[in-house]
Amino acid sequence: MKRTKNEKEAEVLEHYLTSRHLKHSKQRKIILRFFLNAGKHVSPDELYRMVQKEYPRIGYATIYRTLRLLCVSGLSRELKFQDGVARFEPQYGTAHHDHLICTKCGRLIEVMDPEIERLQEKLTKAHGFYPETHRMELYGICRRCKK
Amino acid sequence: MKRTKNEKEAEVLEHYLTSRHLKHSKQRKIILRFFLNAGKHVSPDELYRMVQKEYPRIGYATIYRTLRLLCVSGLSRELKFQDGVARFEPQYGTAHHDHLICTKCGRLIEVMDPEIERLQEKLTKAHGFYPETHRMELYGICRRCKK
DNA sequence: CTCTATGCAAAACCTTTGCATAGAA
DNA sequence: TTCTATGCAAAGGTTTTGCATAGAG
Repeated sequence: MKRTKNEKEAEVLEHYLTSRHLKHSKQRKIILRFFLNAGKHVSPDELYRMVQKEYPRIGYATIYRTLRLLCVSGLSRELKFQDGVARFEPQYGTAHHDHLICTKCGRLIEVMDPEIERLQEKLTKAHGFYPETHRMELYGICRRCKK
Repeated sequence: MKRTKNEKEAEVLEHYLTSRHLKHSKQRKIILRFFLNAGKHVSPDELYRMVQKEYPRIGYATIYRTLRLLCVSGLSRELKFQDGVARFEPQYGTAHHDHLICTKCGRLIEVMDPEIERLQEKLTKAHGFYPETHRMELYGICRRCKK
């Protein structure tokens, strides 16, 4: 259930703030809510516009600062695709995945292949690295655009 | 042999310029030379500084314009890692590869795993996409930094 | 009360663009 | 000559920062 899920994320944020003696401001709760309801991978600017409509007093700086906060508290991760624009997506309770992107229409599909994951780890270790994360983007033309 | 290799790339550029009725300027040759000798993945700024030392009259704009030219003529490809800085690497005569990056020291290793490549293509097709390119970055801690 | 967070505007980046002039073709 | 390329500076777009004030603890 959606509501419950967002509450869980609100809790994570609360806990993070409390543990660091940071403040539970209204803005942070508002921005978290918009961020979670925005769906996938918003840019700071997109998020700013959405929030603006209801809360015109909230500025860019707070959006940026809060997105960073969400990243360090584990609720968001930052993506950078080839267009260079920073995008953020919720990641709490979300399984790891990569992205398949249509170069014509921009359509974005989340993908995950355990076999690829396994080989990535193996390859990393083969070079003496301790694996941390990875990102993989597959670019192509989607079914609709191919026609 | 290095010299021969650079000559081959110079030829590619010449050919591209000629075919589009573009001009074979001194700056383009100079920047190509520095670009090829720079080693892997330079940022526009790094390239600018290198060129500056010998040719102080060459400006940022020309660096940027030439890097774009090198990309469209197939001599360079643009990379964007998590730090968001654009980097360019020579790609003529270079086999496709991905990157393994140390999150502590920034060390960068080129990697390629045919089995991963095969699975990436398969995964793309499984979603009805016609595969074009992909990018994969593996992040971890390298042997030296682990100690 | 104390001290962090906010809002605003300015600054800091990185990259692109307009325009007059240099220089290939 | 004709036109593209260059150099410079200004403009664009995105993200960060300084500072006075608001507001949470």
